[in-house]
Amino acid sequence: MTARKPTLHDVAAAAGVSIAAASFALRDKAGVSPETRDRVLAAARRLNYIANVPARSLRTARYGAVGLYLPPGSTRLPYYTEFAFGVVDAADRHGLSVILLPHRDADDPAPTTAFVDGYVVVDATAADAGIRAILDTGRPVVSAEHVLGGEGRIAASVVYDHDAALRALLEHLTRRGATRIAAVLPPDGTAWSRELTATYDAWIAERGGIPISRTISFIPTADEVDAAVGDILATERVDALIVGPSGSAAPALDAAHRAGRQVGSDLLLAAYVDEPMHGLLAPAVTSFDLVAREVGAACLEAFVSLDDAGTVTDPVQVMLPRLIVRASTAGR
Amino acid sequence: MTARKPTLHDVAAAAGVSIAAASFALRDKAGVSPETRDRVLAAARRLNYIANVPARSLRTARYGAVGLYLPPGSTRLPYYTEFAFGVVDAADRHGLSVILLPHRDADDPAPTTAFVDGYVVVDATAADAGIRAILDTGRPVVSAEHVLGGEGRIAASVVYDHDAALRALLEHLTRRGATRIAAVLPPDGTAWSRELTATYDAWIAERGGIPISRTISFIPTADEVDAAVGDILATERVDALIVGPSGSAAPALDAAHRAGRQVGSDLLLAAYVDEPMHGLLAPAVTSFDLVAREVGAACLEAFVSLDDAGTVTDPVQVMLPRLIVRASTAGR
DNA sequence: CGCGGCAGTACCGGATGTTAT
DNA sequence: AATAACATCCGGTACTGCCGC
Repeated sequence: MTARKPTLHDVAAAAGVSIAAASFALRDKAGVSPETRDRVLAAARRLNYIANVPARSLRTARYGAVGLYLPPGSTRLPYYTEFAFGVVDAADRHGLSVILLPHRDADDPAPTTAFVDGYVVVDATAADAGIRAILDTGRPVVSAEHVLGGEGRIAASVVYDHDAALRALLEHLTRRGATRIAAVLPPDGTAWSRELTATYDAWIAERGGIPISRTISFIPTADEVDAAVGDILATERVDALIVGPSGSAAPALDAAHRAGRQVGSDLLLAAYVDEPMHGLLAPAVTSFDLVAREVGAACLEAFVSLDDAGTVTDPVQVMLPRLIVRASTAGR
Repeated sequence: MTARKPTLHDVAAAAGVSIAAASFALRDKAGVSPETRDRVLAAARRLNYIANVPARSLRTARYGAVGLYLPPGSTRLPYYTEFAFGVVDAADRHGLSVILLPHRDADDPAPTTAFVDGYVVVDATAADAGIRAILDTGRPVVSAEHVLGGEGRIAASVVYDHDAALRALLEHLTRRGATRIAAVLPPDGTAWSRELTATYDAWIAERGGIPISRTISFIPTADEVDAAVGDILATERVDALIVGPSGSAAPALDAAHRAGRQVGSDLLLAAYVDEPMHGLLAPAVTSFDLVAREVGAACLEAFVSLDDAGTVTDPVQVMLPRLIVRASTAGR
């Protein structure tokens, strides 16, 4: 047993045709008669034939693989795992493999990148040496969210409409009775934080209000959140609060409780980025489902729709976060 | 420009030797003189030569890649992302690529798996069709935690000593003044939950106590945790509580507060699996750092140390979770 | 005559251009 | 004008054998 894996030779022999004919039939290219094609296909199925990918790559210089680069550092966020499997599942449907790329140090001895047809990156910035190396390969790159500093070098992107989302959230809070909405925002440095800050300020200004906001770290500590929220509640008369950075819902909730506020009734609280635990808090916290899986899948679909020149008709696709309303914004 | 990628031919020509000699020199195999070897290496470096992986694979039937299979469903847990990058970074050091494998449905039309030299799986069970397909390839498989139902088909494993860890935690609670320790445990179905349950019962029995435990889901809802914790606190006189399933710390904390307990002083609370948010809760919750990254790296190292027969001298490596003591187990 | 060092060359498994039918 | 057989090539690896000492 242990019969060697069947090759194109074997299939051709079994079907009684030449290798070339078999090759054509299997990729159903023109040039073989329907009967021959069927015979070949039948033989292939019977033998459990699978094309040898490396052999094909050798000739075609295509590898059937895409490199996936997740941001270094913040990989703990569940968002990225979901995103990754969105990419993987979509790739699977197209017969592509996903290679998870390592985070290299700035000094790049090795060429960073292997044999892939292109890359998918997410929340990237050209300040990252890994991203620069990827851009320098010249192979097509698809990004989730815009790549700061990578303008014009990205073949396609899938981005969120944070402006529309945040406005929808602000309207939601207003409908639930909020009149003075404060925000705890992430620091400048990503496309996301810029859009969030700009939208918040604009929305407040449009209504003649005054913005009440504090800025904390991208991945904040409990103390940071506590301090920011505590400060807002102590110095301003607010009835709703939006917290941006991932992981800040729990400490914000806690700070609000310690300030004697009833979250969900006399203080509405919403987080921007949904996390599994938001449903487990008391009260459960309203936030945006960023549909990470769909975004990952959309990135890969954009990749496969690139033509050989690496261009596409619609280079930027927009996704809308989905608001999950929970008890923390129930209103009185 | 766009000079075609240099091949072994080019390197050989530049060094003035035959292709075969160049090939040998680059893999420093015996049979070439040191001077020749150096000339070849110099030429290769000068030309920025990189071996064409698919071409090599064609001849050697080795692919320089490992497939990584993460558990379906529970991929939201940050643990797995960390684990994955432990594998990826270690693979990078060995010049290997990591292919993130898709979760296929039970009906397996395609052969699930591409051209890889072996697999790394984590928290796997043979009940999973994807795992079965992987085992059936006959290629070496390294697992983190034992594979339920995969006994004897795993080339190497990296497992936690949950027994020692849980005992250490129980001792810790005891030192901090606990006398009656209850546990909220995961359901049977993984090696982890079995070990946890057995150890808890044994430890209590050794001290002549009576176990106080409840079982909830692997990925519980807030209500489940609330109910279990509330029930324990209402019916038993306990002064410490250990919660197993990931994500249950926050709701447990909440339930304890609602029961009028002071967590950290009159009730000690510890979670088993550490999560980033544990440090953000009030009080911060003691739990085990499962050193996911190291475990991932250890799996890959075990993989590369397999000989060609797919066996290794020490097939099971044991890791010890690291207790992170926080305010929730401060004691009075 | 044995041996180290290297060149020559037959593959690995498919894709594709060219030539017969 | 369609099909199919034949010959090459993709970039390496590994085996054989020649060469000179």
